[in-house]
Amino acid sequence: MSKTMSKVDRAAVFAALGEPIRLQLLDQLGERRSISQLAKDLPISRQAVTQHLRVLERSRLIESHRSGRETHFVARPDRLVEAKSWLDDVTQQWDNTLARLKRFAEEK
Amino acid sequence: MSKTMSKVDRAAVFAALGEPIRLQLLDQLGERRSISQLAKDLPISRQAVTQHLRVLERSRLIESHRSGRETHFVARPDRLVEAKSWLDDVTQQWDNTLARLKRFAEEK
DNA sequence: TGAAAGCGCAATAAAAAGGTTGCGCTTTCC
DNA sequence: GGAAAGCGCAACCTTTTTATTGCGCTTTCA
Repeated sequence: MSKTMSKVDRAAVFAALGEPIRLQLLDQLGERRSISQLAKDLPISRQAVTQHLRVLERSRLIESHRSGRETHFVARPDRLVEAKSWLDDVTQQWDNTLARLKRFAEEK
Repeated sequence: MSKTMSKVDRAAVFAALGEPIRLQLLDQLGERRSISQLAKDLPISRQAVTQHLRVLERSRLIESHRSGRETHFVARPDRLVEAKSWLDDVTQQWDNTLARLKRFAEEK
């Protein structure tokens, strides 16, 4: 069963995932990293990276912690699990519909 | 193991999912429906619906078939499975990193 | 203490996304 | 044949998103 995440919430999560650069960021956020550290591998400015990180943070896919002059980010697996949960629901629903249509056709 | 879907492809799929209206459309596309049929339940114009459907089709989450004067759309479960597959990969990767860090800490 | 590293904030600018309206074409059906 | 249903195309406008640049603040460290 899926969590009670509103359709708007879910859309926000998927929208956050809808950018190659952000996917690349998530790939690296298994372990905590600073902004400049992340920006080094990317073809855009540090400030652009910051904005992408903010998008991910707004949708709560990552979280940040300041320590000294550095801000570290790390992934929040629980939100990805929620997104997966919804995908499961929809595919399940499609399967059910398909099965129902099939049964109906066979009853003829 | 995940399919060999490029990062850009994956981003396109998630971006397509990143809109409440498109999620709502997907909810109804277990069975094939026409554009006007879909538009009836939504607060936007038929043409706006058409554009959303095109986005979903470009990312290959749905497919269309013309029959007479109507165009019918239906979901493509396989693409959602691919998307889920990637989410699994990333969460798995995060778990691995976490486990590795944990082991490292315990070895001290 | 003073330079450099690491950021945040704000103002733009450019591009993409979302939505509307108008028009015309084909298909359906009486 | 003629009206209505179902769409597609294209122009246009508005809002959001992405990225840049400039500046200044705090933290680190030699």
